[in-house]
Amino acid sequence: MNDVSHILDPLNAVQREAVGAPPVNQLVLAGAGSGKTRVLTHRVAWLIDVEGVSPQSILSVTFTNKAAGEMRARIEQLVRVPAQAMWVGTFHGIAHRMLRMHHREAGLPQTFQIIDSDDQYRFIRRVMKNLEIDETRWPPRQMQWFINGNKEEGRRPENLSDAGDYAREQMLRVYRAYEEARERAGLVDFSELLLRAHELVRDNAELQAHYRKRLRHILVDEFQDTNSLQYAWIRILAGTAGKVFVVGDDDQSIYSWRGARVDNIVRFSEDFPGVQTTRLEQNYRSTAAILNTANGLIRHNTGRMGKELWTDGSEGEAIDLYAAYNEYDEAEYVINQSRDWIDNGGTRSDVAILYRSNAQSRVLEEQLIRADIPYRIYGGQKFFERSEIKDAMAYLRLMNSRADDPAFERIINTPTRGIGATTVDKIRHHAREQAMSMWQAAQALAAAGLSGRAANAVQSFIDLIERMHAAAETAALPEQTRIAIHDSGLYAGHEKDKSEKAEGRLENLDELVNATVGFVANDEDETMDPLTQFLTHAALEAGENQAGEWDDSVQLMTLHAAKGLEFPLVFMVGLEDGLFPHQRSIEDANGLEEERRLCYVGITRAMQKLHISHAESRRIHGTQNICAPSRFLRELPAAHLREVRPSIQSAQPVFAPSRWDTDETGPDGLKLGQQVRHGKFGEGVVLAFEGEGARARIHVNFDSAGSKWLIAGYANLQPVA
DNA sequence: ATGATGATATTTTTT
DNA sequence: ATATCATCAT
Repeated sequence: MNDVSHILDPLNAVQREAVGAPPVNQLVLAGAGSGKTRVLTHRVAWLIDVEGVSPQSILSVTFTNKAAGEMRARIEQLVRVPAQAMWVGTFHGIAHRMLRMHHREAGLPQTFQIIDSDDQYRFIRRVMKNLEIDETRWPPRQMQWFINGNKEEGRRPENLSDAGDYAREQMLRVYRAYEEARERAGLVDFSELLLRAHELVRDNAELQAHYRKRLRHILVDEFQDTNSLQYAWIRILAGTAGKVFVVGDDDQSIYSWRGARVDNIVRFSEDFPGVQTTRLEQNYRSTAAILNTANGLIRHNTGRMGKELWTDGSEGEAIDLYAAYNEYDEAEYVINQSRDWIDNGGTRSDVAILYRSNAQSRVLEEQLIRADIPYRIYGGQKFFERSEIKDAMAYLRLMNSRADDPAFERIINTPTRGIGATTVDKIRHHAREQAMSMWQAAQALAAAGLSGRAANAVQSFIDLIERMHAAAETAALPEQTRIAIHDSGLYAGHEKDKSEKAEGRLENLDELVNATVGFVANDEDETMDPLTQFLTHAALEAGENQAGEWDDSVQLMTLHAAKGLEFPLVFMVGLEDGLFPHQRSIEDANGLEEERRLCYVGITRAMQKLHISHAESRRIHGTQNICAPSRFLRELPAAHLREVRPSIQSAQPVFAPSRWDTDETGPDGLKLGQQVRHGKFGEGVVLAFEGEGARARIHVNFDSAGSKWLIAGYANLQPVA
């Protein structure tokens, strides 16, 4: 008998039950902080070390590269045999791998490239231009949504009909034309990776048999986030003999808006035979006060699988609920509390500020800068998504494949070289008419069909790319990249620009060369040359949001971005109806429940202490709003809440009518909550009055100057409409 | 080709 | 308030 103590000892009874089960289909409902990753990794270790399963027979899928990386690292640490042969990766990564290996069977050119959503968006716009479809009537975003939505439901254009609906007919036209052009250019978008991989194992009996025989064990993380296509793919791969182990939490399903199907959890038990279900409810992250608050909130959702988080740890501090006057007051509160935490020996990186929408970060940032507290925003643009990087990559792509139309169109006039929209239009039309690539069309038109000036410009662009290709052909990747950046004139173009932004762009371009130096291509990979490997890496793993800068700083992020993370001290701000739950989700019940789950996710990020705040007044899209406290606040069990009043004066409890509802009138006929302008301090909001007559004072919170008490007689406040 | 002007929208985001 | 984007004038 193998020694299994290293696998089972660190687990509780329920976790053990899941990890040590015989090979059956399993559904693990894992609450927040219940050790879900641990169960997943230990299960893999169990299969390999105890059940004697070959690492080759295991497929473990996640959604993000980060999660996949962590999973592999933890498994390899645990397991006693080499496990490199095991397939661990994202859905897209694994799908890509299969398509490379079987590009012939999948009907793809060996050199196919991956385009990201931004490339796809541009591509769709281009296709619409060709079809002469009015962008203002048919937003390309909607077209993109339509196309990806259908792909992720497994539907090709031929599976769809317009049903006599004009709008649908237009969308279908675009879908068809897009597919045709994409196919011709040898490109694959993100949904296409999944759809192709699905069709590959669905329609190719030989490969289906091969993978069913090989992949005996499939494990899926964050199962509540799978879409229909991912579900179908797993099902085909598993067949009847494969064993599937899925881990998820229906209460943390917050991505239905991008195609995730929570009900896949329910379907799983119906579609797979003999599913053993386990509930992980013991939480190792948060205090009892925090967990009970979360439990109390999520109980208001219907149709749950049902879970209650518990801990054998201590009750902990109550949740502080702060009613701020406005967003500035709210930020001030957050900063004061954070300071206390840090002054009492905590570190800044213990602290997270979570908000519903990105726009809310601005005020917080301003105040953090003013308070001299370093912070870091989680999320934002990634390295390989920056436009200058995408330009450089487009040069590499075009050098690599002349048929890459999106790359061609991106850089034909970047940097500007006298090829205007008219010329590009002509090329695009010619390409369409002759069913050729834009590159071929450009060659044809440069020879005949363009005015002298345009023809010259196009011809020199063609010569440039050919020259670059020749120079780079035998070079190593870093040199190829250097050529793409410098010989193209990209670098020089930004150098001419003396702005601060351009400086950052140059740095990024230099960094791109560095990235290629640091990029270790897999020599043994026969399916891709190093350049293709790098391009794929860039598309599939767009890299870190922010370079380095992991020093000790307060963490700011949206609630969505916070999923999967934990922090000793958490602030959840902006709990106001219309903001959170967001206005657009309030009308429909499903939307509201998803917002509630999002709130649940936020609460369960906190380990030791949670602060929740809402503002009574907030500027949204430029206009001042009076905000009602979030309905979620009323759903939090009062037993663990402590209402914190603003120190200055009488705030009213959350559940009482807003204090702006009074019609108390102060000096000069000003009202509470009114927007006023001051000669020196600018605009602000009236917070309070004090005293009468000549000594009357008015408390105003100015947008930029902060809050001040002014003497009514001298202030000369002007009401703002 | 570039810059000014005005219209428009403005939740969440990975691959 | 702010950013993005199309359009138009230079």
